[in-house]
Amino acid sequence: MRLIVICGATATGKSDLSISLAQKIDAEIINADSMQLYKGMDIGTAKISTEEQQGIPHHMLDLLEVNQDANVAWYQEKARSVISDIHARGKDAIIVGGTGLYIKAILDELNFPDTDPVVRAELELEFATKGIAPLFERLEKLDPAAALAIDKANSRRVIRALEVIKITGKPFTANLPREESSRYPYAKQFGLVMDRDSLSERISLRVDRMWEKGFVQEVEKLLTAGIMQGTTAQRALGYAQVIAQIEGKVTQEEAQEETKRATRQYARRQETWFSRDERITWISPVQNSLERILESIN
RNA sequence: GGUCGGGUGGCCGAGAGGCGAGGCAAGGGACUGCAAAUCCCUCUACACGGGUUCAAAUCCCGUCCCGACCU
Repeated sequence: MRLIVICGATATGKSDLSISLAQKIDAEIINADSMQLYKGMDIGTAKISTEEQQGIPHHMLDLLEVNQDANVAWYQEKARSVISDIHARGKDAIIVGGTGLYIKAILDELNFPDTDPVVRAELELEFATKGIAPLFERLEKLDPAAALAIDKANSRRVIRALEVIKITGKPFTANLPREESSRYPYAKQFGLVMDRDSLSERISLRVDRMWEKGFVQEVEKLLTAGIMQGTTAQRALGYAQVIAQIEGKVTQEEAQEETKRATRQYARRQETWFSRDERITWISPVQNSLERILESIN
């Protein structure tokens, strides 16, 4: 049974390609996009519609309410069990998405130390009242290697490192595997690349289409569904901007421009992330990408 | 034509004789429980020409451009 990954920056055409491939080899698709996990977030995440799915089974889509929060550890476990199921059915699995950490969490032996809401809350309170300095100093004492690797200003990562140390009683760095170890050595990863200008154009077009398709109405529904009670979903690209538009803080034009800009920046971050993984075979979507993938998996 | 106020890096914007404000954009990078998140780095500018001064984006003179008002 095969495991194929299609990754790359947003708007490079991953979904379309994955459908063609799935049809060709009779595979099932697993979403690896952190925001498409949420129900009701369809237009703004460019989620594939039921018709577009063409009958290909899709997994890891629409699993969470907008007032809940996703996290990697949960995703990792769930996605891996989906892979087992698909393989047990004798079919190939295709992972498709742009959330680098999520894909890595499936493929590699990443073991996420547990989280503790009480410990977390204490650390966050300390950060809110005293700032990052005392927290970072403690990290320097308890785990110099981690302090070296994590930037002082990155409070989120400093807090998590301290949380792990507190819970496990071991340094944060000790919890990280030292070498890349693949859980699915047979997995084949493909990355879609596109030059910046073309990508920028596609993003611009896509964002304009979102508003035409009723992005604002979608967000209005999500506001009712409690998107503001969650922490993650409301920060998704475009959603934050539409919320600002609904609140009258920005005009529609500003919201669209801001969404385009933020999406371009996101695409850059995705490229940076994926470029580190040497296992990825890069292909350009303008060329016969489907043939190229079929060639290398057969 | 006259008076006044301005001309600062791709954009916005402070500084008003002497250590390269800052923000945004752009580019590069980091990344193990919020990851479409969080964070780091880079990008030596003062309209032009003279002058004063040890030192000028900052002062003086002239030129050009922009704006407001006056005729």
